[in-house]
Amino acid sequence: MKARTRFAPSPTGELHIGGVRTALFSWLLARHTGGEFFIRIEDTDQDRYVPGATRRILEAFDWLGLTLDGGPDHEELRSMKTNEDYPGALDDGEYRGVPGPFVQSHRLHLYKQWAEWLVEHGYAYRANETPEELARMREEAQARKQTFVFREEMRLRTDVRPDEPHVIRMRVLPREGRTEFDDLIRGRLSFDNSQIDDQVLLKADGFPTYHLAVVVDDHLQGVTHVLRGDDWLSSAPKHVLLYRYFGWQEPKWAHLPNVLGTDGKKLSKRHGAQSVFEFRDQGYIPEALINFLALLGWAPGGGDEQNVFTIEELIARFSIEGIGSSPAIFDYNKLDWLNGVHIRRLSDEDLARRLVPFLERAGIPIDTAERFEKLLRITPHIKERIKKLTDAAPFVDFIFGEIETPPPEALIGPKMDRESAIGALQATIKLVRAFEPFEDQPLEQAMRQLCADLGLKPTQLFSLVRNAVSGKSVTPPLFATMAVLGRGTCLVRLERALDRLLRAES
RNA sequence: GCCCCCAUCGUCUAGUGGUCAGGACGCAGCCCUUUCAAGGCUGAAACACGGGUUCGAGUCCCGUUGGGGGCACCA
Repeated sequence: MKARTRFAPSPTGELHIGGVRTALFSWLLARHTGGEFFIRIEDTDQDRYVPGATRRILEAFDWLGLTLDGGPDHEELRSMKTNEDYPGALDDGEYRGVPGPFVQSHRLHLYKQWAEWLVEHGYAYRANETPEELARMREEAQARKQTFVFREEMRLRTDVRPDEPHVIRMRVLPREGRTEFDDLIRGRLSFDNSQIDDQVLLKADGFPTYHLAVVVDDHLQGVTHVLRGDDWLSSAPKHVLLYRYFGWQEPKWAHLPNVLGTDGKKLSKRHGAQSVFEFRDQGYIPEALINFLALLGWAPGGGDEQNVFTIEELIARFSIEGIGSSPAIFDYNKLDWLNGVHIRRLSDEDLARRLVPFLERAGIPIDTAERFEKLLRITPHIKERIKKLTDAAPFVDFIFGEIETPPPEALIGPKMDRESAIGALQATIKLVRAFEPFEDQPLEQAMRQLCADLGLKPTQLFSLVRNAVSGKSVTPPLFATMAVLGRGTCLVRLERALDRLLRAES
């Protein structure tokens, strides 16, 4: 069955990592079944609306590589500053049959129309209690230790005219009994109707609440599977009831378990990165983030113990049956590991390109073809040494900039003295000055021979040279590094180190 | 308070009545090794508790405990 799914964020801020997981599962389902996936912007709360948030959400999807088949996916839309800029004219059916608009504030007439339909058919009624009055009623209910559930007979004014400000509330019917439905992840669910509120569907400002808007839109837009966070579970019966009132076919429901922070509480700021862009800026790559998020609540099952997946493999393997029902804790350790794994799978060229902005941010501009060439040459050697793109800078900074000549202590290796260090350095300089070809392997061979000649262990000679040439004790493999550095730079640094040693007190 | 959901190593999980309860991250040790990594091998580490059902329960049922979510003219 081809699934048509959607992700329906409200433009109130940055795309949260938990939201990305929900979107990913919906996206995977659509891709796995050869169906369609689109984004719908739920901007029905005028107070919480953040201009530009829609653009940021779209950018996040671009970065993640989650492609869209319908909804705002055009250049014009990506560049829109506010949802008011949304060009509804693009809704001409070119989105593979998913009808727009895809921004709810542009669909107000539809919600109004269907809310009125419910009133006409006895499934909803008008009310105009003020927020203050409702708050009072709530307090009273609480004083009696009861759950507050609004009912028609609780209205303070029953003569609400259509032309005065009012809301439209759904009538929960029947009053007794239970509302049941199936959830793909939880199985059969059952809620007591007496506990379901006569929810406001259309607000006094003419905007719908979420409950009306999702149902109307999901139906009109042909959504087959509603994947959403666990937190919607308790309002699901309201939506089920609405589908039944309208006589529309229910979509399949799938309420995903929450993603929790390390302390088992809902993921929030204090747990570290939260928005997609924070992860991106911290050096995570989308391949890893997607792999990690997929594994958070989903497993291939069937005895398959694979952990590392490409996006294509995920599409091929994904199924709703593989989604677990218990909440998952976000494990940054595993994310780091996966990020390293996926970095190692990148081609040198690709990795080098992705590294550029991070190096520039670290004060290492890669602004010439020559510098990029150097980066490209060292990239295979740092590939397996970094977990995040931000880890690269300390491995390459000495290649692109000046270094401080290390102090004698750093040059004289274990079980060596000043004299032997000086001798070793002089011999190395002599070798480096004339050696051909100045490349990784040959250089290593020659230097190993030098070790033997000098009666030094590789560790002793190499760490001395490493320090002299890079100014640090941890670097990518020494000879590849020297080759990239170039004979000239190596000589200058070796000589400065020698000079430093010669001047040191003995 | 009421309603709903959840429960296997520290974490992500496999398991669909009979398994030495498997894998992955992390952790420890060993190997490899010019540093740091990566890689390989080994190890420690779990069925929340109590009742049932059954010849036999991690697997089915009930309860307890614990955790999470919801109870808006917010999504």
